[in-house]
Amino acid sequence: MKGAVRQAMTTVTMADVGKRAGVTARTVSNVLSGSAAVRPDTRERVLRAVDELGYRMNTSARSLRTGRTGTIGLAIPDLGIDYFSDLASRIMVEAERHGWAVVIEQTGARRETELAILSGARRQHADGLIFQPHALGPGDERFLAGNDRLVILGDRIFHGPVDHVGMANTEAAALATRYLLDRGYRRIAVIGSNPQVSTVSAASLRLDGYARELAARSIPFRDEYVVVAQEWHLRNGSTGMSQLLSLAEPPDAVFCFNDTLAFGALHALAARGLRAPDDVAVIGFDNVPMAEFSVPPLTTIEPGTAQIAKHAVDLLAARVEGRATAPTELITDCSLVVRRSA
Amino acid sequence: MKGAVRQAMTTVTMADVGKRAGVTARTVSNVLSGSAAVRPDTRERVLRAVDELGYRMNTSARSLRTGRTGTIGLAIPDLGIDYFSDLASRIMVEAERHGWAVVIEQTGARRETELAILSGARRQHADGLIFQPHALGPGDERFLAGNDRLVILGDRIFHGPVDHVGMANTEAAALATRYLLDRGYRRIAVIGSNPQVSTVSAASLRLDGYARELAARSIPFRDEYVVVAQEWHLRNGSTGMSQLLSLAEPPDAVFCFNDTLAFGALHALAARGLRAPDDVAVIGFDNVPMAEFSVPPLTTIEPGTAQIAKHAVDLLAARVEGRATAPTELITDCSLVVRRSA
DNA sequence: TGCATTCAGTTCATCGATGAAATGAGGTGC
DNA sequence: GCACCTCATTTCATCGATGAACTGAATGCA
Repeated sequence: MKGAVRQAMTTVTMADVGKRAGVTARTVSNVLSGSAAVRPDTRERVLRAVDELGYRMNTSARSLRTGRTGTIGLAIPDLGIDYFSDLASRIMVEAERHGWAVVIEQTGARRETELAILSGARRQHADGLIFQPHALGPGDERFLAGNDRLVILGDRIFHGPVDHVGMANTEAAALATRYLLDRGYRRIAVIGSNPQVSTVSAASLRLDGYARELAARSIPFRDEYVVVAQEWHLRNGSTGMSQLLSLAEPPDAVFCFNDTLAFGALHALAARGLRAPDDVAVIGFDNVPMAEFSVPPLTTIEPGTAQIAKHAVDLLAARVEGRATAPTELITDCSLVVRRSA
Repeated sequence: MKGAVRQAMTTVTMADVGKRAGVTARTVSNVLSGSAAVRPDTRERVLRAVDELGYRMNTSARSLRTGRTGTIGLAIPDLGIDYFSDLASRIMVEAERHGWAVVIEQTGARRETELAILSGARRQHADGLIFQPHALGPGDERFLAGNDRLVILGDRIFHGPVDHVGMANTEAAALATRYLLDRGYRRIAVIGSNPQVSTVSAASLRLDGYARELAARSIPFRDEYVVVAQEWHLRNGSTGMSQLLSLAEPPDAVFCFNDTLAFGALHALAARGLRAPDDVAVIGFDNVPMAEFSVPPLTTIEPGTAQIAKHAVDLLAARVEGRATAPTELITDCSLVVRRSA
């Protein structure tokens, strides 16, 4: 790096490096990629020239030739949701193990944006795509056309032949509900339902698990205990809880469909001088890092985020390298992490 | 999109599309880029062919030819810190307005990784780079060589000629400290100091502002009230607060150098049955979305994150498009957002 | 009518790195 | 001493889209 000379406007190419080192561009390529044998002294001359000229490889050229970009796309609804920033962070770490950089796209959970992603209109010609859809659903399979090298995350929206990494949403929701029932809570509400999305979405499946468990104990399903939240943001959790508290018969426990909603709910409780779990128990879903440090610490579902990230990237790698054959479906196990809020 | 035909293994090129539409590749290019006039019927034939063949442009080829990749890099310490995921999210939105996709790199605040980023070893040949360094400092200017089209965020670590977007760290810290002093607190501690990083780092500047304000009121600076935290994570905030509470004379207020530390601190307080601000006041820095919803809601410094994101991207755009001349430095104003924790 | 201009499209070279195949120097074996 | 092989390096074509320059036809205008 020392003695690095600034090449003004000119781009330095392998040919330039070669000229300086007394070899051809091809030999420079061999040195840098390590793909062929090079005499030690030649290697050293080349590396010195690289240094002196401040050479940087043109990845576009390499990609054009090799057909690999060294980049994968990651399309998620919103980096502002703890779960997704956590997931993205983990996926980036896994991707790096495969030598991939990650281009993140926020869909905002908008259908049109999700379609644009799939159509490739927005996609930087990447080696593959990891995609967590939200607004798409069954019946949209046709938009998969042309998307091999795709891993779907989260909702199993497509029945088509695609790799998929998901979680046991219904079972996990049932687990959370059962826990509350076992602790004696009987007026259990949920926050995060969303009738506008498909029946195989996380929102619907978690509601199913909740309903199933209530039914198993012959506890009536009360519509006023199901709070709709189009977005699973802090604010929705807060207003959702407020709404529940203003009911004639408020719930004694609330199952929030993600941790972010739960934090919002805890906030609304505290704002009224109420406490979890004494006044209202609160349980979340995702076990994001903050869950351990909220006030009170949040009882929540651990969905195996680390596993999901690893599986998704490995699956994509298998697909890209042609190792994969039939579409694979991986469902991580969820577990309950008991803390203080319920 | 209907009738999309899956081309098996072959890549579809503009030439293929052209053949089907009865024109040359160049005309296809004209249609898709809109760079030259094309007769309506020709345009339509081409678009139909694009659809039927499921054509997707090869961005590597385009980039090689045009010298633009349509991608910028964003290097930040850790997406797991609320401030950075918030910042990243905003930067991505701004970047999209300029037609850029964003490749995020997590440096983990490691010096070697930060150097690798600057050297371009890890960088995907991008149109530009927005870089928030943490471990680098004055004296590392030489590593800037070869990095035009770079915007430095946060710490003004380099004295070299680089675009920089920062915040008024010292003044903001003084503002927070002054607020606490005005409210009558006298035993004010801080969490987040880091002697290992440079004197122009956020950690050092915020400590300066704190010390300056104490001095202005002739209040002694007590070493035991300065808690070191290499990382500004939840856990560090929590252990930092625990450490302070176990002092013979615990502080009556704590200024945390970011909100994440503050949330950790609030957690540690609550775990001991103590409350903010009654037992110990807590003030943060960053005004992340969660600050409004924590228990209690966090009094904190608003650093103008939205401005920072916008400025950074605009500045980079100016640089890339050659509109920029002299290196620019932009410092956003910070303000205090008073909530309940202090 | 005649010359300039515009329009729609084409031709050709090129961006920079790499796969495939060729070259040439040196070494080995018989 | 000659065929044969290995190793290091070179030559050449190519990936797919686009800038620049060009062609031929249609249009405008004096």
